[in-house]
Parts: sequence; C-alpha cells; structure tokens
Amino acid sequence: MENVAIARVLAEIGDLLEIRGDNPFKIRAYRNAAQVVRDCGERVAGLAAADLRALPGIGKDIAARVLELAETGGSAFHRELAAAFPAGLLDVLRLQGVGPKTTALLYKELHVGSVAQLTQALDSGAVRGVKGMGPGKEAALRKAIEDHQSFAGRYLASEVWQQAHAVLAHLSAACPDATFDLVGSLRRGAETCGDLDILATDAGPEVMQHFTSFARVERVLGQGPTKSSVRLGKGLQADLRLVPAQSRGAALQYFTGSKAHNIELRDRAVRQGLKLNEYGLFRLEDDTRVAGETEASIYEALGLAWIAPELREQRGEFEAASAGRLPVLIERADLRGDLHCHTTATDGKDTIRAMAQAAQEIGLTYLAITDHSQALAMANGLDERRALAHAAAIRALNDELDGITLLAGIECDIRADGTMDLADDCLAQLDVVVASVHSALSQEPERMTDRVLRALECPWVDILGHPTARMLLRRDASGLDVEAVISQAARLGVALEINGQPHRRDLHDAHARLARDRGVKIVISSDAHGVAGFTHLHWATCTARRAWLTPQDVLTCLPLEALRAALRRHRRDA
DNA sequence: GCCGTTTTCGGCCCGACTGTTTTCAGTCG
Repeated sequence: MENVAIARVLAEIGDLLEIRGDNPFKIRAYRNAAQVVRDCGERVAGLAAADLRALPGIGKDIAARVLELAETGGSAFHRELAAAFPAGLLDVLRLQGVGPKTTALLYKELHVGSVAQLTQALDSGAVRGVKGMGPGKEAALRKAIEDHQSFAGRYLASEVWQQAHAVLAHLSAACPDATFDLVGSLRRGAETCGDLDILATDAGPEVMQHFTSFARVERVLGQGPTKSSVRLGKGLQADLRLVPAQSRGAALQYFTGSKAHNIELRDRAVRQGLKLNEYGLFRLEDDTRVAGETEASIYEALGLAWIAPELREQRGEFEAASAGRLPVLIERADLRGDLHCHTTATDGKDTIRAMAQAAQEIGLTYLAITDHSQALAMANGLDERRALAHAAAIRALNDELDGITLLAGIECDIRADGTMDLADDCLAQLDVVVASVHSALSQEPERMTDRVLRALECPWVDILGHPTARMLLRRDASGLDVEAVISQAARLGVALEINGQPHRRDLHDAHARLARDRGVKIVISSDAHGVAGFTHLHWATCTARRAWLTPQDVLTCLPLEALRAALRRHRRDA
C-alpha cells in the first residue's frame, strides 16, 4: 500500500470521528499522522513497528493501524466507523461552510447521507424546519452544492500564481502605498493550492472594497474590515487579510503556514510564556509585544533561526533551526544549466538556436537539447540516424554561440520491457542521455519497477527523467518502487531529475530529499517545449527547496566542465 | 491519540466572519 493510500484512510478516520463528535485532539492526531505519512519519503508500509513509532505524531495506536493497513490493505477501525454512516456523508462534510456539527445535525434530523439527499431536503423545505437553519444557511448550502459540482477544489500552483499576479496588479494600482504579500501554500512553493492567500499592510479598510470589486471576482463570500474572501474564475477562492504594519512579520508567518508548522510554533511560544497570533508575539502575563514586525524577529525571539517558507511543513525544520543546522537552500540563480528540453525536431515549438538564446537570457551557461526518441512516434521521435544528425547540428551551432554551450542529448524512452529505445552505440555518441517512461504507465508495480531498474543498468543513461510519470490533478504516479530506484541510482551513479513542468514536479519533494540522503545527485530540469518553458525551472526549484536541497546536491549548479565529469558516463568512481 | 528539559497525566493554537442566536455556535484558515 502506498503512502498516499494509507494517508487517505487515516484522514478519513479523522473525518468520521469528527462527524461522530469525538475528542477533537484525537481527530487532530489522525489528521496529523495522515500528513506525516503523506510526507514520508520512505514507504511506511515497509517499516517495522519501532520505525513507525519513531515518526513524529505516530504512537502506539496509529502505528498498529498503519501496520494493519500495510498487511491487509484495510483497517477494522476504519470499516467500523464507515459502517456507522452512509458513504456519501463525507461529501456533505466537505461542502464549503458545512462542518462536522452541521453534517451530524442534518444526518440525525433529516437522514441526509449524501449531497444528492441534501439537495432533496432543501427542495422539499425540510432543511428550514431544523433548529438553527435559517434562510441564510439554506442559501449557503445551495451555493456550496453548486460549487461542489463545478469545482474540483485544487489548482496547480502555476495557475494560482497567474491569478495572484492579476489580483496584485489590481490592488497595487488601487492602493499604491500599500504592501501586498502572497502567503499560504503558494509562498511555501507547494505543488497545488486549495486557495490564494494575500496579506495587505499599510492600507486602509477601503482595500477590501477594491478587492471584492475586482473584475475577475465572481462571488463575494465574505467581507469585513480586516478579512474578505472571494471566488475568482474557475472557482478559485482568494482571501485578503489586512493587518497593521507593525504586525506584518507576524501575519506573514501566520498566514504562510503550514498549519502543522504554526501549531508547533505556537506551542513553543506557550512553553516560553508567550502568545503568538497574527498580530505579534506577546508575553502572556502582561500582553507586552516581544516581536512581530518581521518574521525573523519572531523566530529569533523563540530561539530559532528564520525558517524558509518551503521548509515549514513540520518535517524537522524546528530541530534544525534550534540547532543552527538549517540548509542554505538552493535558489533559481544557483542553476547554471538545464539538461532537458525539446525543439522543433520533435514536439518542441522553437528551434535549437531560439532555445539556446532564451536559456542564455535567463542566465544559463549550458543547455542540453534532449529531443524524444523514436518510440514517441506521436512526437516525431528520433531514430538513431536522425538522433546523430541532430547531435551534429547542435554541436555545429556551438561554433556560432557565445556565452552558452549546447550539449547534444536525447530523452530516450524506456520501453515496456526496460530496454532502451535507441541502440547503445548511438547513446554512447551523445553528451547526455535522459531516460524516461512515457508509455505502458499502468503496468503492475513490480513490472514497472523491474523495467526502470533494468533501464538504469544501461551504462549510457545519465539521468532518470520524471521518474514516477505522475500528472498532478490528472493521474497518479506509476506503481514504481521509488526507494528501490533510489538505491539503484546511488549504486550506479545515475542522477534523478526534478522535472519542473507544473503538472509534473517529479520527483516530488519527499522522494528528492530521500534520494539526496542516500547519496543520489539531483538534476533540476525545465523540460521546456518552447522558450516560454524555461519558467519551469522556478517550479523545479520550489520542489528542490521543499526537499531541503542545497546547490551542492544539484548537478546543474556545477560549471560545465565539472558537470561533464560528474555525469555517469564520465564518473571515475562508478 | 500523542507527548514530555516543569509533566507518564493532563494538557493539546487562536482569531475573524456569518447567521442565528438576544450573547453565541459553527466554520474556516
């Protein structure tokens, strides 16, 4: 059983306990454990009880449930809880504005067990007969159902980024003296976002009116003097909070999250006789402000170094910050080259020359052209003859370029049986080979793993591209045993890619961190299919930072000659 | 249900907004 599947069951136990009205701290414990499992780089299904219990937030009971899930694929406790309520009740719980109390009330009073039954209860007028349900609630429920049907609920970070900048441009024009910060999951560099969070300082309450009257606002969900929420196009919810300038640091900290990080930080404050909220850090005894104008002042007052937003996921950042062992995280500007992109030779939109110029303009000093191999017929993939001719053209262009060096590479398909799509003597003549899986994605986990392990045996494979082939919000990762692949990559000196396409972000952060810990080098790639695609390096860097990576962990931070020497084909220690 | 440099028992983050309440509960982040 994969981590995401185990995490799903644990989270659902939390939801069901909540409807049942159970101890809120028990509910939190299950949700917290679900997050820990989801973020764990290793497969928790493969861990022994003692190792499970070593994970933060997993104690005796939850460890036993995880073991049971790993062994049997199910949990008796989960089945028992689920049997007590209709399956559709969890959908009711997830409606906007509907919490556990309302869900339980509707179920108890009206036997509402699904969104469809809630619609019926609204239409029949039964809802308004329930105590506490007025016309306002009734209308809110109808809107929530409407939203539930039209919005899936999560958005790619890159989509939210675009909307965010449109909102910021509008607000900045309306309130030129105000300061606006993007906070929430977007600031943490997350892969997907549930909403968009914006913080305003140095602004009057009229900023709320400007916000809710923005042209792209489809619905105002709430408006007050310091907090407003709106629904933008495609259903994305955006929240704006206004705080005084002296609280900007505290509010940045608070609204950036994550929730788990904030709970721990507040807990630390309480243990030191302090109280932390979005307005500042205060002494409990007399409410004296201790810090709040900057984020760093808050962390410092709590005995911690400032923690980069990407690390705020309660994955060991507090221990590192208090011990002075936080990593100096990689930044986009540390990247000296890109080893994965496409041109018009296959499915790219721009020529070799245009790609080279675009890469140079963003500060790169080398670029590997890695078009597709023949198996990707749909993309006009290259056979051996075309691949070598393409390589010759790439190298010839180097004579005309100044300030950037092109490498002749290929993104070679890994066939369903694990053999490479191009002959060894062809691959040997190239400067760099990225091996990737593009087909037969539904293979059984064992077969998929064997396939990739076999591909890595090919001595000319330097990099494994987008290892799990997942597509965020579209399809799950393949059944690949990533830990086994990491071990093989470490043994053979193959680098693993963090692919920056916004819907890939593959490897994801937890696996990239594990790979680094096991001695595997990482490559940060754009997989650009046109000059605009180099912006993907930003998203790959976000993932690398969330994986705690430093420039020393990433091959593409090396200058060209050192990079060449570090590629698997040239490694002396391999 | 988890956890421990005050603790193996007794805690566990905190404030804004909404709708239904005539003083507050529920939800959200």
